[in-house]
Amino acid sequence: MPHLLLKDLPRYDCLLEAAKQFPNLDPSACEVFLNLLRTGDESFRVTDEHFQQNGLSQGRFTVLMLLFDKACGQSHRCTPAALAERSGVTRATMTGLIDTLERDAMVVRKPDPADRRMLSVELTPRALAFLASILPEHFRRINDLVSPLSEPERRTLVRLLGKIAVRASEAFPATSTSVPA
Amino acid sequence: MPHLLLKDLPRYDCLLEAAKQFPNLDPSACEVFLNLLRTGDESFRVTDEHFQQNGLSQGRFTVLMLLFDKACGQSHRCTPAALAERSGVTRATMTGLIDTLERDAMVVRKPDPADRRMLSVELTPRALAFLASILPEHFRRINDLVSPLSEPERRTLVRLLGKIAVRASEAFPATSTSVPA
DNA sequence: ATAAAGTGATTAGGGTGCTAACTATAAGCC
DNA sequence: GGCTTATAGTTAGCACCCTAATCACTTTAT
Repeated sequence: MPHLLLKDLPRYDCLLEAAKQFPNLDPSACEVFLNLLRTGDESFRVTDEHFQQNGLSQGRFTVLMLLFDKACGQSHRCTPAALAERSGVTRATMTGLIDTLERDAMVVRKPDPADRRMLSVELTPRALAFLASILPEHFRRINDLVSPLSEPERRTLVRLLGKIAVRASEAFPATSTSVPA
Repeated sequence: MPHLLLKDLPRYDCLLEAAKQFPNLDPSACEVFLNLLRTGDESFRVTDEHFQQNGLSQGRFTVLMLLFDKACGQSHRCTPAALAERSGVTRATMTGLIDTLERDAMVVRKPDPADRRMLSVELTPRALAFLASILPEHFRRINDLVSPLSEPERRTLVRLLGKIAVRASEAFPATSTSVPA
């Protein structure tokens, strides 16, 4: 996420004013865009702050949750490449995340007996206990954050966000590492 | 912004499943939260990609826009500290942003005659021409991103996002640099 | 069998943001 | 005046994530 935004968003009448200079500027679209980035960033901060208090980052938390999900029944092979793919980071970044998690005794790397290029990554008991200790507060924060919205409002919000997310991935596909020659 | 999220969000039935283990987990709240972070991140990517193509970052763009706004009539004193405050970054970070913008001949630092601790930062003509060249495409991308939403839907989305943003800043106030004790 | 191409993981180096410590200047108080 | 405190800007060092290049191993083709 941006980590840098306008702290106080431009008011709508300022956008109307600015639109006079730029024929392309659609005030309502800009308003949506700026509110989306700001609220996304604020929401991110709410949980990230909690992570930092516990020596975690968003990236390491995501990895732990993916492994935890697997530990709870699913039997994905948890290789660094698969974790990177599912987290949306590069394999190089995943190496670094696993490095620090392993240093903190949260995960272990195990060689694959069949293919010696591959590793599998597994949670330690310490990680399970750690997750059990922080998840209640994590969920409490999320509930608190979303609490002003009724159930119908939540459904509406998810639907509208979904429309934008679909548009983003269709009109502006992520430049993935799979390059065309 | 996070820059790292679940690429494919957990489906709702998975959240229902997980809720059995964690009494604190509210599936609809989590769904809102995850969609908000993902859509915020995707939206950020849409414009950031364009910035990168033009050698810009979100941070430097924000600074340019704040100075541009000032150049267009408002007469804020544009000191580094004021820019940092309005952008939501630290003064140290602002020093770095202004460094690179000055290196690229986009801004100049001018000493304040009255108080020799202070500087004021001003756009160069080059920056004005540069902004005029990239802003049309910037606004076009925003319009395209938000295009799936009707005007009433946009108002609804802004209203719902606002509720969450208000809650975030009230229940989880940003730990600013102004420390107690 | 061996060379070539493909795949998994890592390392090297860069950009951006942060906190904490530092320098220089200004303002308040004895 | 001279000492303390506050403020503006910078510097130093860290964490995170990225791209590009590298190493190790497997698979495919000759």
